[in-house]
Amino acid sequence: MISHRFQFAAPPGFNFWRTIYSHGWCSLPPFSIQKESGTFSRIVSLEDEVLAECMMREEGGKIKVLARSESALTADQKTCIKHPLKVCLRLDEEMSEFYAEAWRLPRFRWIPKWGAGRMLRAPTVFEDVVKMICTTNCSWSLTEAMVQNFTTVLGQRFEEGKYSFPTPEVIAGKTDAFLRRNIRSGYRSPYLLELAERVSSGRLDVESWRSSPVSTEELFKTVRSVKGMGDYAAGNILKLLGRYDYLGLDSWVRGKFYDLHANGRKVKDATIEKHYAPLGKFRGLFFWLEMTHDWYKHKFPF
DNA sequence: GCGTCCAGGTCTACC
DNA sequence: GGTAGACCTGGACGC
Repeated sequence: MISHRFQFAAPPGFNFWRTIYSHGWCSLPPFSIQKESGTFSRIVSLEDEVLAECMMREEGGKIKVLARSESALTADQKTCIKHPLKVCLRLDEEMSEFYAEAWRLPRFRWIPKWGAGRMLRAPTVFEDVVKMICTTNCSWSLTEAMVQNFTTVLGQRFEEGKYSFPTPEVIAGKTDAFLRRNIRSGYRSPYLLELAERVSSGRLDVESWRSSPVSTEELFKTVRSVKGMGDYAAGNILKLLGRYDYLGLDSWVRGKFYDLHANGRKVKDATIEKHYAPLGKFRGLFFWLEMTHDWYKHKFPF
C-alpha cells in the first residue's frame, strides 16, 4: 500500500465529529469510524477503478487525511480525491444564514455554538438515494445489513472487509431476484433496480439535484417521483441536497416529538408540521437537530 | 428450534 | 383526497 498525506482547511466554526455524527450515515459503509485512533474513513472511488481509503481527523482547524491506495496516485488523482471528501463533510456549504437564524432563537443558540447543522452525505446523490430507500420500512439493523451487502457483494474490493459503494451500472446489471437473495432488499429490489437503470442509462440525472435551480417544492416532487421515495425519504434526501423545508417524518422522530412536545402523547403529523412552520425554510434542519440534541452531549467518537 | 406476530414506509387499488 | 391492504425482513415472543 502506498500512503499519501494531505490536508485542507475547515470553515470557521466547523465541528468535525458533530458533522460525522449528524445522522446514521457514518455507520454505513463505505464510511467507518475508528474509535481507537479517532479517525473517520471513507473508501473513495477514483477514475480507472482506482480505490483509496481516506482516513480523516481534525487538528488545529484542518482536516488531515491519510490516503492509502494499492499503487501511487497520479497528480490528477491526488487533486480529485479531495473533492468527494469535501462534499461528504459539506465543507463548502454556506451556513451563515442558518446560524444567524439560530442565534435569533434562544432555544437554538446551541447549534452555532456547537458547530452543528452540517449533515454528512455520500459523494454521490445516487448513493444517498439508494441508502435512503434502504432505511424505509425496516429496522436500522436491516438498513445496515442491506448497505453492507451492497458494498461487499457489488462494490469493488479494497482489502479484506473494505469495499467501495457500487456504481449504478453494476446494480443495473443485476436482477430483481439477485438483489432479493444477495442484498436482502426484499420488495425494495425493483425500486432500487429501476433507479439504477434510469441513472445508468442517463434518463435520470440525480447528481444534478445538488445544484438544481428549481424551487424546493418542485425538487421535492421530482425526488418523490422515484419509486420507493415517499414523503419521509424525499424529505430527508432534500436535507442532504441542502434544502430544509421538509421534515421527513418517520416513526423514530415522531416518537421523539411526542416525548419532547406532547408529554408522550401521540399527535397528528399536521400538528408537528404546524409546530415547525414558523421556522421557515430551515424548519427541517431545526427539527432534526432538536430531535437529536441529546446525541451532541456524548464524548466523540462514541 | 420452530411458528407466529409485529414494526417499519411506500405503492396501488378502491371508494 | 383519504384509506386499506400488500409488500419483505428480522427481531421478539411463546411454546
